[in-house]
Amino acid sequence: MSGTSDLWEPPEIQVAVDIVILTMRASVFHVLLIERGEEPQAGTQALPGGFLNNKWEGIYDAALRELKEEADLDASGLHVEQLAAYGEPGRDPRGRVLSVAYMAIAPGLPEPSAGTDASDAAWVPVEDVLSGKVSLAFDHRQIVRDAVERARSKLERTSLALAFCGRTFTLTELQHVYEGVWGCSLDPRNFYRKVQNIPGFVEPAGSVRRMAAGRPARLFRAGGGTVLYPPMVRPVPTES
Amino acid sequence: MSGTSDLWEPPEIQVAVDIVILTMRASVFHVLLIERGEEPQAGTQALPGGFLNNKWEGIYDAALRELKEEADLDASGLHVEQLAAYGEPGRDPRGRVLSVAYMAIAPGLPEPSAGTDASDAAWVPVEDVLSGKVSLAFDHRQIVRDAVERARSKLERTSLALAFCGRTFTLTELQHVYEGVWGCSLDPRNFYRKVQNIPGFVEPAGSVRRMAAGRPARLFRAGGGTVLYPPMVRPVPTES
DNA sequence: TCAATAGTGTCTATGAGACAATATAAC
DNA sequence: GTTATATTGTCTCATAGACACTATTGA
Repeated sequence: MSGTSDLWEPPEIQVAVDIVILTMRASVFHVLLIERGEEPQAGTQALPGGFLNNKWEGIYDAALRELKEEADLDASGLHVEQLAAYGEPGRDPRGRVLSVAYMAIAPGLPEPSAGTDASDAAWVPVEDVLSGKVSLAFDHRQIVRDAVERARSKLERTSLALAFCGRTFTLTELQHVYEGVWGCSLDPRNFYRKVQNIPGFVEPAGSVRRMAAGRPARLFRAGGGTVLYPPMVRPVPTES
Repeated sequence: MSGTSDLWEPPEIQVAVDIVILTMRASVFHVLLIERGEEPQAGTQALPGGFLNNKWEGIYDAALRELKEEADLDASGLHVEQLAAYGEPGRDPRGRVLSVAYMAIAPGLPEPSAGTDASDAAWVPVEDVLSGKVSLAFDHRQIVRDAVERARSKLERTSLALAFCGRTFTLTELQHVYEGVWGCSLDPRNFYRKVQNIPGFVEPAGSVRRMAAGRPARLFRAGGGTVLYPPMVRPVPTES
């Protein structure tokens, strides 16, 4: 900081949060998008998010607030972690905005947010966003890409996949999480063996779940561990 | 954003960057720290960094500028990637400051920054920071922890380890990178085989490097690939 | 019965980890 | 020669991946 005057004051910048909410619906990997009601880019799809309410609101708190306001989701029971900051000048036409992106994982099937405050929210297949079939406002597509890559990576070494499931789940359900996020298909029988060989990952919950057809599936619950060893390895290297 | 007045303006916040510069010196994993010359916390060690110069400076650009100003390192040839944003209120006694942290990997042995602008910079063993033997200003210890965990993780599936090496390197040198970052020891003979079995990771550079004693080591260069498959797996699960 | 899904067992190729043995330098 | 480091080879065990087979439900 040499050469700066004693009177120099650091510049101040508007700070926002954006949230990538991921879930599994009918075995398909989805992200929650909002139709923007205001300019700029009114009418296009965007991630839920917004500016800090006031100068002293915590960024994590702001993320939880937006989660509630825009997606009608309660933070408890959701996995929420920070992704990165997106703050290059020019990313927002309104001016200099630095946005801190969060990734949230929602279990089960939170219905597409009924007639609530978040009625213009919709679950969109992640694939449609990555492929460009659905276009997003600002740099939100890149943010989704980063979130998906983060999720793909964490599925290997952490029990993050369980955040996509309810308190109890079947191994087939868990398999669909891995398949949906990784974008590949796995052998159910090998998956079975592999998952149960990782200490602390899942443990039997004692009961079963009846499906429309076929043998009922045993229910499992989280085994308490967060680090998977040995790790689950993706069969095909996914490009970053 | 319902219920907000049309006149409402988003709050503005001071934005800074902090850089975790990692390197390998004499087979020991080091981080670059600066002795703070100004209040608050003058005299304690801290990560190089500082506020944006002006409202329109890019955060990545600011990180590169601080890299040059405070550590006298040139960005070219350095691996620089963003880590995360640290912006909870209360983390900086000066007021509300949001800091975007970057991780930089430096190869070889950039001397501890001679009599330059960055004369109060010093390489400190990462272990001393993690263990608390050296205490850091603000939440910088947490930032270093996060950077180390990021590096440990990326060593598994990407060729990031090569960023710690020069243009050519021996496999023993590469092994020391893995050992230093992961904090474990590896069998040289198995490491040899494993590294060379990963397509696109390393390739022979044709020449050798003579050591003080023993058989000269073959030199290698980067193989061009960035994703490692099969991945290098850590022998012991390191807690986050 | 059949259709459908859950779960077990088995085989084989590959990689991990341990470690003996050899190669090539300085002295 | 000795010492030190690099590199190759070998052995054994565990895991991945392929896939036949059995189990348990609803219709």
